[in-house]
Amino acid sequence: MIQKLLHEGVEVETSIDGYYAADFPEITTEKQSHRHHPVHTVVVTHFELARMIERVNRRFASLLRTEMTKLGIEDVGPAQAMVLMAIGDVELSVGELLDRGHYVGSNISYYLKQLADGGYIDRVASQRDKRSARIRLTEKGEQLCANLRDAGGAYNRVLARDADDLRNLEIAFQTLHRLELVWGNAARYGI
Amino acid sequence: MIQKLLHEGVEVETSIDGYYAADFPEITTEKQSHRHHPVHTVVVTHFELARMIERVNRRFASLLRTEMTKLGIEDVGPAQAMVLMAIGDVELSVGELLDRGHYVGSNISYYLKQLADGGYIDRVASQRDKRSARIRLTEKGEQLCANLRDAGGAYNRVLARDADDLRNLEIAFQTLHRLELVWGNAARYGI
DNA sequence: TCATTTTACTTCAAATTTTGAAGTAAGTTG
DNA sequence: CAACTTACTTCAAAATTTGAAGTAAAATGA
Repeated sequence: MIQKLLHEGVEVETSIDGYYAADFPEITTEKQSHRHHPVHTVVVTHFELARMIERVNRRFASLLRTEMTKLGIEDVGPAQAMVLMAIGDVELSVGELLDRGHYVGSNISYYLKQLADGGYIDRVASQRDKRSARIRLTEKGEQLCANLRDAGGAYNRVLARDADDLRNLEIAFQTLHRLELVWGNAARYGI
Repeated sequence: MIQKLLHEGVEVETSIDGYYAADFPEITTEKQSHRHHPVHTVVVTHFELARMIERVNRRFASLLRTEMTKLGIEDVGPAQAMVLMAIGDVELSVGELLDRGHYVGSNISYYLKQLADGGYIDRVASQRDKRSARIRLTEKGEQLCANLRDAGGAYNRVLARDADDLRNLEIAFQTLHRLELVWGNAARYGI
């Protein structure tokens, strides 16, 4: 097992006890670092990360779904809600929205249609360039986002308990951003 | 903008220059930390993370798709390949596989059928419990995984250039695992 | 200036992925 | 051994994603 991981993975000395990337014993949410400092060799390949990301993404989607059900939202799903969150509080074009989420054009078009039908967004043709649609949340759209953010507050409090947590979240975010760039460039120009 | 982020987010002092969670200027893959040390206030909400995770997941899926196309794999898609990677080199039951990826039963059943039809896995009824299917990669399945891992080697080398990178990947991995647990428990027991 | 190309997006149909309800067969329990 | 639970499968419907083709406006260039 370790043998296999070492094949393409890279080693790092770390201070987390008994925690290997490849299998997931039931670890509690309790802090594990900064208590003992035995040094272990742990390996994270980009595939391990990709699998983790897939799992976490699935988890979040279903969480979002249940939260939306609680809110009584029936006309749009979690994917559409993510688009709303991507729009945020600014007015932007479809193209800008594509960049924000690496969506495919036809996909976003489809979602925007549903969101417009549901009254969550306004769509106006730009003055400058009439090809370009300007998108913005309606009152209803902003309300949904606000409700979801409120519901999310509890998670933020659990996930970010102290400075260490915050730093780790920050590092995770940056590292994911790097993955995004590397994988994205690779897809376009080939590694 | 910052105002909004502060709403539900939590602050942290960090040493990354000019990098805010909410918008994505074209940052290069070059290192940014450990050069200058101006202190900024950056915020990562769990929604920002969720959106990032969604984007990265999308990127990886399309990368995997192109890699599989290069390999001439036509009978299964990236989702099925992820299942293969989840199985890895051990023999396990469908239930264990569900845990590994937070899949839904009927979904995995569907994938396993395709993978079995394609000759990527073997499925044998357990001796002990004939309800339980034991799953394992075939030669062909292992070959595909090995090819994908080989193709992935280049990414590992780009992503893990030095000890700092490795540490950050490790932290990202652990942090995602924590998200997984928190979001998963919340879904089951409500925060 | 006006044909040509490019950009910005939409539409539609098909493929893929995911869900959920309903099954089946094998174990377990009272 | 009847009733229940577990471990999975099947199927149909829904949601999501892709890709090819279309439209209209803007930019380009001869």
